[in-house]
Amino acid sequence: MSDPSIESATIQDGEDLCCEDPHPTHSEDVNTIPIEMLSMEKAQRLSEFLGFLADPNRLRILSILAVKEMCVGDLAAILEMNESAVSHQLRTLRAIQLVNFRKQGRHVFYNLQDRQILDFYRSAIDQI
Amino acid sequence: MSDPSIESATIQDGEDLCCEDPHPTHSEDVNTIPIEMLSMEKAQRLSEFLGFLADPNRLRILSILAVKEMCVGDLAAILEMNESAVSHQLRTLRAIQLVNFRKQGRHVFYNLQDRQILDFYRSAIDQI
DNA sequence: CTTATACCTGAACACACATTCATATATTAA
DNA sequence: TTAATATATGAATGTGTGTTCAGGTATAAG
Repeated sequence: MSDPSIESATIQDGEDLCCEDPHPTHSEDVNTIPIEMLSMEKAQRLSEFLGFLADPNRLRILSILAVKEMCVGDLAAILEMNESAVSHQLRTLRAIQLVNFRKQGRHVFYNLQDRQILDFYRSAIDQI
Repeated sequence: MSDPSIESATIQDGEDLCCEDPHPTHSEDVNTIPIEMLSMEKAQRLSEFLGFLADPNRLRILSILAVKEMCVGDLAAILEMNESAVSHQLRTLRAIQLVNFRKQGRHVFYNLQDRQILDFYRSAIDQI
């Protein structure tokens, strides 16, 4: 009966919660929509994803690639970073499948992987 | 003429870009929508915001508060963290105005600041 | 072949950050 | 007042991460 994957926010405790339910929530509409509590595993995956995005230079790279594909050297020039730093960041973005690339001669052109990441990028922008 | 705030992705360079425009982009619809390149300042603010979210325990806290307000001790019990750690995280969430709190006796009840953060939290969830 | 260009990679360093521990503040009960 | 509970805070510690630096691979040109 001790399910380790606490998935629901209706806490199936027995835990020593001091404050069961009696508190008068000055309930905004926020409380009207039931939402699952994140399992540790999901929380970890999501935080990893957000963490990959949470870097000014990676975000600037994405903002450029959202407009057009570009090669490493040009990205470096625009961002005023050295190519090694850009390459490292692109490696990260590649690892989580946020960007694609194609080789053309000595150049490697990067572009956004898909539409979904663009949408999320936008909803993130809206937050500031 | 050397505007330091490169805000538009139509790079007004003169920079030594090797690859101006001639590259045949295997242009998906991604390229059809013009998007601004992030200024360094905006990129920093956004990455800061995302960074604050990019922690498994903070995300789990938010997922709980998305359902109902809760006091520190109960959060700690549910998350299986000590109260000090929870308090530190709540401090962070308070600092960026993601959560509100109200005091009631010895307890401090936390809740989500507003609807907007809930919406963003959801769009983040959708990414995984 | 040799040289140059474009990019990648591993190691090292510095910095940021989450947790723990000890302690402090505030509220309630006795 | 004194003791107990609930939360907050500061310092210390350990871990993760971005950048730099030095070198490595691949392609193209001479």
